[in-house]
Amino acid sequence: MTGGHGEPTIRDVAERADVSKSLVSLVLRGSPSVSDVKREAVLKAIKELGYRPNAAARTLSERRTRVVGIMLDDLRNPWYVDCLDGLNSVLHAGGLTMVLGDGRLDRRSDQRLLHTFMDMRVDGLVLVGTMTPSGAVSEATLRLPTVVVGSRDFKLPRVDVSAQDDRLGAELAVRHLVDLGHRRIGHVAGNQAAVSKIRRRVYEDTLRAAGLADEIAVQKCDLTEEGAYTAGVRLLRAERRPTAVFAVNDVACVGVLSAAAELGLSVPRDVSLVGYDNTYLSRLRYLWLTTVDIASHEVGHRARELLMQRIDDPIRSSVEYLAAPTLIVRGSTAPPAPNSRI
Amino acid sequence: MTGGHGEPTIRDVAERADVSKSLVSLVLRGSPSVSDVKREAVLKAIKELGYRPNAAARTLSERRTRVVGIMLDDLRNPWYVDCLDGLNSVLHAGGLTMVLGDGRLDRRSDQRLLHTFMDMRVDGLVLVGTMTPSGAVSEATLRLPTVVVGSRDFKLPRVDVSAQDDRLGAELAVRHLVDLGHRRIGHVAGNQAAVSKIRRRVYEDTLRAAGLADEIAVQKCDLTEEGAYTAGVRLLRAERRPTAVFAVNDVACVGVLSAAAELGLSVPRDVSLVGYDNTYLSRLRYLWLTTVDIASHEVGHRARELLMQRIDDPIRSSVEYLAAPTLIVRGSTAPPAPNSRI
DNA sequence: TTGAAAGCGCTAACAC
DNA sequence: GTGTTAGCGCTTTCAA
Repeated sequence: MTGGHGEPTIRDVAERADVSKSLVSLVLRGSPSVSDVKREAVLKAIKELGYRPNAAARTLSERRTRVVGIMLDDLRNPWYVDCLDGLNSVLHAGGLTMVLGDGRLDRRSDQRLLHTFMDMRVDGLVLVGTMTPSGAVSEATLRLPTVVVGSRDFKLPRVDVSAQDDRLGAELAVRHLVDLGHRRIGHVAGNQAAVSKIRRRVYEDTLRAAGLADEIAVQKCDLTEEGAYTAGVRLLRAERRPTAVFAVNDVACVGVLSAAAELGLSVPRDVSLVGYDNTYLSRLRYLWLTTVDIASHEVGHRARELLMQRIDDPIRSSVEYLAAPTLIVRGSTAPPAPNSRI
Repeated sequence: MTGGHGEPTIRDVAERADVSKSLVSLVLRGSPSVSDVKREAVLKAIKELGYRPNAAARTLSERRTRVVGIMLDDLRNPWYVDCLDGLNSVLHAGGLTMVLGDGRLDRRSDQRLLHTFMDMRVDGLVLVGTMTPSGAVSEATLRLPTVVVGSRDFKLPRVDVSAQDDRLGAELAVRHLVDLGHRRIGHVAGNQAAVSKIRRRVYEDTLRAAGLADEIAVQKCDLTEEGAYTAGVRLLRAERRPTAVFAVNDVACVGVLSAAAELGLSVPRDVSLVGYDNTYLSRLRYLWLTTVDIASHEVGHRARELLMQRIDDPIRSSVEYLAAPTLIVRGSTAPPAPNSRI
């Protein structure tokens, strides 16, 4: 050791192994042009010293961090976990590490998190979830290769999008109900986010296409279970009670499930329910909701590809990739009961 | 601009504002000893250039990052969200930012994540969840001020722990059932983690203390809903069927709920259920489980205090802080039905 | 109050 | 193959 104080540096390693700094650096990055003897010596010194390279120093000279920043919309809404999984596994292969931050664990902290990422000079940025493109966000996308996952609200010049096809998914859901023989099909809709709007529009279009324009019945909610419960009660208390409900997502679907229970309606006997996202909520066997799987893993995987490409070529034009969702039929849907047919 | 290439540096700012680098640096950290004129000039230049300080360079000379690394046990298990919330809000106040990583989004990647944090030279480390102290973990705790949140499996020399009191919580849960008049109270237990063991032991002790030693009935599970379902079925199919079940956590409790439903048992009429954690699962009105609230916010808050103290004084001896959990009575518990009393 | 200069720990030419 | 050297962008004495 030189100073004896603080963490060991590449210098200490070099001294101990009796080589030069650059030789150590070469070993560190696995250069082939190092003799085995020296390499061993260096490795030994590294181990003995418990040396760990200083990322800041490396970043400074290499001008890259090998870190990608992931900004999450809301940690409480776990639909994205599979997607991160798809992202992370392949990121590893590319030698990248991801660090996450929750954009609004504390409101307006998305700005702060974004600044942290920018200051860190992360190699890339992944925005996960339905976030509105605030000033801070667009500023960040201007400086960092960025891909958006899940949201459809972004139309930013150099920003790619990886998501799933809501049109297809919503149609799958509604058609499933129509095909089962339902006619009075209600919808619990979401907020202003593009995905909510698309799902709602497709719901309406699909009913129309099936000649059921008169049966369209929509209640909005705030995407919480509680809000969806209220919306569900309104829907199911109507004079012409729907025999089926398509909910904008799984959480909302559980809210509607509560509403049905509250009103003494049995699912799926009295009312069929379809959710969206195939979150683990819908997979709970106690709920066992028919839902739309959003191919999260593929979406995450694709996000990584888009990000790598954008890092390579920051100025290429935006790409939007939509994975194909699939219908998952579970226990919350069935044909309408004979007596409710008319 | 000097080079015209790459991001603007402090040098560019200095040039543009016609001052020296160090003056800019002073402004950056809000030093009072700068004339207003120059300060304005610098601020103006910063804004015009879109300058952002390079964290790597700053870290290198300041020898601190103002970042704390949070390693999550499992992103899928959302009990910690509130706790991060408690952590994050106060971290902000201290000028710290947190970055998260999931330890095992990919197995053995906890080592990788930890290395990333070490290489980043984060100011502190927070380990959230029931993770076993692997070699990589203890190595990391040796170098980084560390606090563990939620787990009770750590007895590492310089590592603090913030958690809740499982003894108290489990006793609250079991006593609640006893007080309701239940005698045959089963338990769906967890894995090898200390918290699981404690909860189980307290369950047994409490039954004994109530003179119900003969009624002790335990089934283990793997902490998934599916596993708990199986355990629940075994428990509820027993000759002397329990009239109440204490589950090791909310997820397990939902599994038992499924088991009850499967066996045609009504909750809480035929069987009462208590979970643990007060996750949003138990708060879903469709489930509405009686459970134990683990004071997550306080735990998170306290974790931050412990961390700050340890950063200040890295060699003080370990501190363990246990928050007091509380019982949340919801809809899954009731007195036993008269006919099942004996 | 401001500026000059010496690092922080590492990588990357470039010599040898 | 291996060592030398000049930065990377910032903070921080120390003078002025």
